Amino acid sequence: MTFREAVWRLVRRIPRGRVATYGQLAALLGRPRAVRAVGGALRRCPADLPWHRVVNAQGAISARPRMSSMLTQRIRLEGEGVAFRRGRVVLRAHAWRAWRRLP
DNA sequence: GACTTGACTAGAC
DNA sequence: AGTCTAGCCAAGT
Repeated sequence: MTFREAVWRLVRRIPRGRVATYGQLAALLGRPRAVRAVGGALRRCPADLPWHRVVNAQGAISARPRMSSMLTQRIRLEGEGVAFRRGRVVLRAHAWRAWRRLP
């Protein structure tokens, strides 16, 4: 199991209407400093992954090569009821509280 | 094995 | 609040 695959597995568990940050995923995987690697894992991820539920530590959608992808992410999140405020997800309301669910 | 490359982050101004 | 920087790390070459 590569790190990348572990990231994908974890991303699949993020519930609808909630978001996780790159740093949070890295921490949950036991590699709190591998944040950039998490980004790398999402850069090439399966299409069926709920990749749109991952945002950066500020709640913003991280920059990427194609602007359309960023727009898609926002549309999908709003479609799940995730609220934005000044261009950012309201983390206080939608952060995935994984620590309450993991063993 | 030595670089390089990012969908990152926290800290310093 | 915006901008910069150094540190970090899995993967690909």
